[in-house]
Amino acid sequence: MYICPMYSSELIKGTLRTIVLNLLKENGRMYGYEITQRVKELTDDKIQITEGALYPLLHALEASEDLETEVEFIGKRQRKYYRLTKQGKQTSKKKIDELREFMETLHILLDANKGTSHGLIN
Amino acid sequence: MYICPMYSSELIKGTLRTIVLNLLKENGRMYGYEITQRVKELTDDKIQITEGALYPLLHALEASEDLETEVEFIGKRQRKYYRLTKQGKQTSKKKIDELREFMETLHILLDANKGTSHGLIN
DNA sequence: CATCAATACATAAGTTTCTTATGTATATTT
DNA sequence: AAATATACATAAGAAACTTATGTATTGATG
Repeated sequence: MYICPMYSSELIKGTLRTIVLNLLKENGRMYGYEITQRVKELTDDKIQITEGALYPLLHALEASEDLETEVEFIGKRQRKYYRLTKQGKQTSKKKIDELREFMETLHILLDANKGTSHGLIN
Repeated sequence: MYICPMYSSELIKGTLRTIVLNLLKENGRMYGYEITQRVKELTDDKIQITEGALYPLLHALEASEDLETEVEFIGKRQRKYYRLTKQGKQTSKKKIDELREFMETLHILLDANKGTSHGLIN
């Protein structure tokens, strides 16, 4: 059990989109900053989404019509809420299933050749 | 249960290095083409490593001294075998642990808010 | 009350890591 | 003989991040 800060390195690549879609699926609607904080807190600081990654992604998902937005003002400060469109819900499901299956496949790969009694080499 | 060919899309990004290091850890030594075929067969064609991704990666891992090579000839055809160096074994372990932990974290994220009895929104 | 941290958005340049395309050559199958 | 499989390699391009930077409001703190 080591304490290291842990920046989940290059592994986020390819999974960020799915993480965001999943969060929106579970939470109905969220704004950008909220997403970064929620992920940080849910993962115990292990995954910290950078703004440079998140905002362009949200814009792209809006452009592809998977997300729709509504802007609200808290005092003078703006919040842009995102929610899944009907299409976005399908995309979300597809992406989440795909990620789950990919992780299963990875487990198969990582556990291959385990316990075949030729661990002499290591 | 759908039959689709399945190219694991952009998800491989960031995991390929770890997959290769793990295979070499389990198998002692392998050559490039063998790695592509083994992954293909272990994952039931779900992950197909492209040569354009693999060979540059192997070269990089050799340059960083995580891998060492020996060339053999089968008839006139050359095979370049790769194996983990001592350093490579450490790198391998680190990367594999990191990937396992990352996948655990992903599961936490994907399962967050499940069963909190407010699934009315979807 | 001034300053710093937190909240909230955004974009641009640069890097990493893949895909796609291409090339060379030997060996096997039809 | 031609197509497929084996076996290596590299280059151009795309995707998806990081790092850096910018603007502005709000809350906390000495």
